[in-house]
Amino acid sequence: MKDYLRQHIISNLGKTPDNLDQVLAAFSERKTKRNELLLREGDICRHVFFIVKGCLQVFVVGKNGNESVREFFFENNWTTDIFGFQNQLPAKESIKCVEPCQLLQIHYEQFQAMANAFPEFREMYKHILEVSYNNAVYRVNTLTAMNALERIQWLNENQPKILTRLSSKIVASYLGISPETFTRLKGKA
Amino acid sequence: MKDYLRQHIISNLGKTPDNLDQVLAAFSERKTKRNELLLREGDICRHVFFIVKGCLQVFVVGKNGNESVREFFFENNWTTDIFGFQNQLPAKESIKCVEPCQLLQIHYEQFQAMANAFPEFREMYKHILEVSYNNAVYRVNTLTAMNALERIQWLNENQPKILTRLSSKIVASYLGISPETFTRLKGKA
DNA sequence: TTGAAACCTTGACATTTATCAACGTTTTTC
DNA sequence: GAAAAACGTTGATAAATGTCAAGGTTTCAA
Repeated sequence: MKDYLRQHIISNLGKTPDNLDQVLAAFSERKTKRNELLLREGDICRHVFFIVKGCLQVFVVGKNGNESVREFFFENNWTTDIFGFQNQLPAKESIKCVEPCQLLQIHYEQFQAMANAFPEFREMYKHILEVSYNNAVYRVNTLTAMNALERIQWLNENQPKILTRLSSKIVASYLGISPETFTRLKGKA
Repeated sequence: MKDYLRQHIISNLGKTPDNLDQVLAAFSERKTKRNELLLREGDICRHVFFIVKGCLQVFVVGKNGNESVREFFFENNWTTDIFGFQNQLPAKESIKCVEPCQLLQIHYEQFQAMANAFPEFREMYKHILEVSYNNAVYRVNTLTAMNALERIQWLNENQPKILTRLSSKIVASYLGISPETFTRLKGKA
């Protein structure tokens, strides 16, 4: 499993870093079932997850009990509650497995140790942060500037994997619309 | 003007960094008029701005020509098109002055030079990134999980400055609703 | 200072989207 | 493999929100 992470790090940095084996050793393997919860809102996030296989969703639960998905993460991506993790404060979101997953996880202390020890690790983290932020920016702009149909079209053009791989119900939640509206509009997209 | 930035850096890091004067010297002062455009979507963002006095908005222009505000920034905050700036790629958003502003700006080359030279500068940038990302996360979650009235209430509790300091029109755009709906609902909030 | 422009509010109405219920289909679980 | 649960779709209807127009107010710029 760690070979996937090895390749990811090399391609992220554009080179093979020194101490790569030492970094890989800080991660442990974890296999999950579908719908398994990795982090519950209010708990303190102790890990960063790297997805070898599967899909995660980061979400909040609204007043009516509905889940609102903020983001999906697929293979070769990182997921955590970044702010809560870095400051070891209660999470404002939950994380769960949309599919059965193969993950590599690194604990808070190990993560900070790696960041302190290796400039390349910090560099990679910075890059991940920038990409994550950029994705969140797109999310805000599609949600404020587009109606339901336009959001579906945007997804179709920019993240088609989400439409083909995931259930309609969960995609509707991601788009901030009801499942019925999604059914009705996706024919027109 | 640079005293504001000096204080900001000290409080952000929790200590006075070495080479602070050298960092401050990399910034130049800039005064702007209301509505002055600092970055146009599609252009390459060459600067990071620190706000000494005033308010900036980051926004996109929708199909109908309406501006949709993604975020406001006030005194003692940083603003730039982070992803476009770091990769020197065309911006996906525009930045303009909501009020007349006093800014300190640092150019791309200078910024990278500071980041390469000073660990504390990198540390501060990381911190800014994490806070910015966290804010974007809140934005996504309020937009997907709340209706118009709930968003106004959320703003009232979490960012009251936005409601009191800025025009209704622009706040409505930030909330992703029409000015008329905002007028009608804010009485009930 | 003054005319022009932008803004805020309100009403009437149109459009979009949500909700509820029903039912056939698919998926999960034991 | 069979029962139960979750899902996807459709229709009817309700609720939320947008659009257009008008008029009073505030702000801006010459």
